[in-house]
Amino acid sequence: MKKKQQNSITQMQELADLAGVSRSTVSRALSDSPLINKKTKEKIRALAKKHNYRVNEKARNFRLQKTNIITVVMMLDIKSEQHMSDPFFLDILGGIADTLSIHNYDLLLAHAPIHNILDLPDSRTFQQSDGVIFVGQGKQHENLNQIAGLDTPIIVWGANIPDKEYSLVASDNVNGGILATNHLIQIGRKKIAFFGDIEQPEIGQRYEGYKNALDKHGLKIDEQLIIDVPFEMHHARETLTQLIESNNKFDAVFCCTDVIALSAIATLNEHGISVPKDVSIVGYDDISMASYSNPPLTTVRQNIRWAGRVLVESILSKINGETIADTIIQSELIVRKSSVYKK
Amino acid sequence: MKKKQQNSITQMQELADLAGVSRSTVSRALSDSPLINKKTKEKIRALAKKHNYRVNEKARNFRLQKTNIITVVMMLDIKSEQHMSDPFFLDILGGIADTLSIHNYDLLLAHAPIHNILDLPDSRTFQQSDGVIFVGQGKQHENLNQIAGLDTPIIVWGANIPDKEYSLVASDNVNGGILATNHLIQIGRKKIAFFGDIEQPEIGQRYEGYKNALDKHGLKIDEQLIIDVPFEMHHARETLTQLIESNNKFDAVFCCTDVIALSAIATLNEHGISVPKDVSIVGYDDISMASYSNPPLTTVRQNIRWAGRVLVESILSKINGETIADTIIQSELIVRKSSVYKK
DNA sequence: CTGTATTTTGCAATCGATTGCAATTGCTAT
DNA sequence: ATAGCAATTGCAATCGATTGCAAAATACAG
Repeated sequence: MKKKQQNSITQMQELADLAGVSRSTVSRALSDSPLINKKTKEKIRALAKKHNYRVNEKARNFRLQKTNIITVVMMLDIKSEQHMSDPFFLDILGGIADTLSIHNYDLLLAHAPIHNILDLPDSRTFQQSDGVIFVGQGKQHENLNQIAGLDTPIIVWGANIPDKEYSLVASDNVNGGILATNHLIQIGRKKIAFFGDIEQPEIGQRYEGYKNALDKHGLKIDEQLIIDVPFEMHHARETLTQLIESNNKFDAVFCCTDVIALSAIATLNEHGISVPKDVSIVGYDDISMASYSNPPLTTVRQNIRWAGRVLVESILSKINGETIADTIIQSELIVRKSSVYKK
Repeated sequence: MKKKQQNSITQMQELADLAGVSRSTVSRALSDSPLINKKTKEKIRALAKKHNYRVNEKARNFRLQKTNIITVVMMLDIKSEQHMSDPFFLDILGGIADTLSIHNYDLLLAHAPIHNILDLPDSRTFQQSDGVIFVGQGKQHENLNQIAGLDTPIIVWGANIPDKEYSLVASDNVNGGILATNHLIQIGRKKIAFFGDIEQPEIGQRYEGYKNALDKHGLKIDEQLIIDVPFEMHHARETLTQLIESNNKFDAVFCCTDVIALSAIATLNEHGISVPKDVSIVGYDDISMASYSNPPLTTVRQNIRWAGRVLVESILSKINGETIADTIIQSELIVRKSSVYKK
């Protein structure tokens, strides 16, 4: 059934024989070693192409003890068994993938034991890759500290936690929280709710920013308006519905992700509450959907492409034995006006 | 700087020496071979754990010529240099990842040369994995046919194209198109536009369904309303704006993805055109955002989790040398009513 | 206790490349 | 022609596991 490939050579030795040189020479020629004479190199290259020879990557990986694979572990532990369905994940993944491919690395998407990442070092996933990028810390800061001591280099995208022992590319979540909250205060809001799971370090820091901003403007924090919302739309809907029905007054919500914010807008609309007339919403992430909601979403944007680049370049440096410094990625507020109805 | 791991053993031989057995026995014990006595096995296992020994996966992969990695290539070639930012990708990726992890496989996310997948066989990406899942065919049906002849097994999620030589898990896109279009006709729409790049086989088949449905109801196709829209929100906005300004009348749009549909809804709203009063919209994919738009989006849902499962199980069968049949995944129409404004 | 069958274990070849070092070839200058 | 040096190429060890087959250990029957 399967067409057999013509003319295919599988062993470097065969190619060496054909070229009338040794295996070493072939190996060097194909890896473009400066030791090999240009003509020899070309001859070997041509022959390789002609006979459809490709080095066996598994042998190569074994010999070099290196795979050119970086594992990306998505850590935001979603409470339900649902998936990482937040488009923000794709954005950051894309940023990482881009830079990886420039450096000729592949991206292994880890999935399995995020409940306890201490299992990771035992997994094939971990062993097969030259380094691991953790996206978010979830609630496993301590475990990350442990893993940081092992042989496989890691780097983490997340919040800056005091006694961390791993390298970090951090978003300035506190500042992001301040930006978002200040905006709401500036447009005259007083009773600003916070939606998000503050146990997640990143979200916790956005919450810090929120508190700072309220403080500075002499607004006090209403515990009733600090609401734990998992990263999923239907949770946001349910939570918000409860809030509305509870009769706790609020005139704005700072949502820790755009997905939650979009869900909030829809839910408010369903309840006949006008956004932004009655309630203002600010999100976080600036996913591409954000500008298409009704009204378009004001949000905090992290420079995710740059983050991806820094994450990759940092982990590669680590792999090369260099010591690296933490990086902080700036955030900015993206203000969107409600769309103008021409009707 | 880096903490050295205590008690760590790196070679199987060392562990064998400690256990007073041979390398073979250790190897067999760790891979749970029935040849090894239970007590011996336990002793070796305990020792391995105690000394923190893990088999070197690179050596293992080399020896077995197998990596337990499946590559997933996202094919919908987006015209801009933007990313796969459609949440639908994440959904299908999630489905695939789930099933892979059950079977103890890892997922390599391919990225690089989707412009011409004929380069893939030369890439590390291809070599490092035991099989490849292509998500969508893009416009590379012929190239897929070629690659199907090579040693690395592949499977494709996409449209059923007559002379294909690769294994396929197909969504019944034609039927999906019919479902969507019938719905619009049934609610009284006559001038139904189609948004999507019909050169993409999957989209082309949805378009077939659209034409069939119109035909059957005696509606004729208006070429002016068949509009090529790339998979990105801002393209959809621009395209739709042009359509509106062109004064071509239409009272419904069948959008080939939800992302386009959501963008369409927003754009229509901006122009003071009421959805669904003036124009009805139907999308495709049922991304989680779909039920949160205003109004909530009626759409066609493909059973993506099942698709992921079938894709994985098929490729694994192929890897094991079994011959496999194509599978068709059913679609269903999800009708959502506009939300009721209580105001 | 011996012979045979059955479990367990070990020997040694093998997977396919890379690379330090030694050997060879090719040049240049004397 | 030859020493001296640089540019090329080849030899052979090595990376760390798996596995077919043979050998040893154990169990069992007579």
